[in-house]
Amino acid sequence: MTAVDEEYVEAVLALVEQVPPGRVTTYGDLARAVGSAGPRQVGRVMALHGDAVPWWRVVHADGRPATCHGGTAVDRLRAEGVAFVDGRRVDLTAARVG
DNA sequence: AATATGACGACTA
DNA sequence: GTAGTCGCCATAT
Repeated sequence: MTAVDEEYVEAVLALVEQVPPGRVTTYGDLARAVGSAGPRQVGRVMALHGDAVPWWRVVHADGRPATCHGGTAVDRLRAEGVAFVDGRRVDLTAARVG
């Protein structure tokens, strides 16, 4: 299982799709949820198949949204009512799925 | 086979 | 709070 298996991809995408609006999850959280590889591979899955899921609800462990799409993620998150800290970091304390 | 890179995370200065 | 570094695993060259 060196390459990104469909099974792994489906597992990650399924979890992301289960994240409701106004909530977020982290790469590391997803990586532990699937119990395989590492947070980087989760990011790889997003880069490859993230176009099929609300990728903007997947943020870093620090609460910062994905660095891609030039900051489009922040706008989407704010529009969904995600709690922000300092106006640019997601309040994981409240928005993180648990 | 070796090196560099990445939609990451954690640690240290 | 910011910057630098290392560790992690898979991919590209």
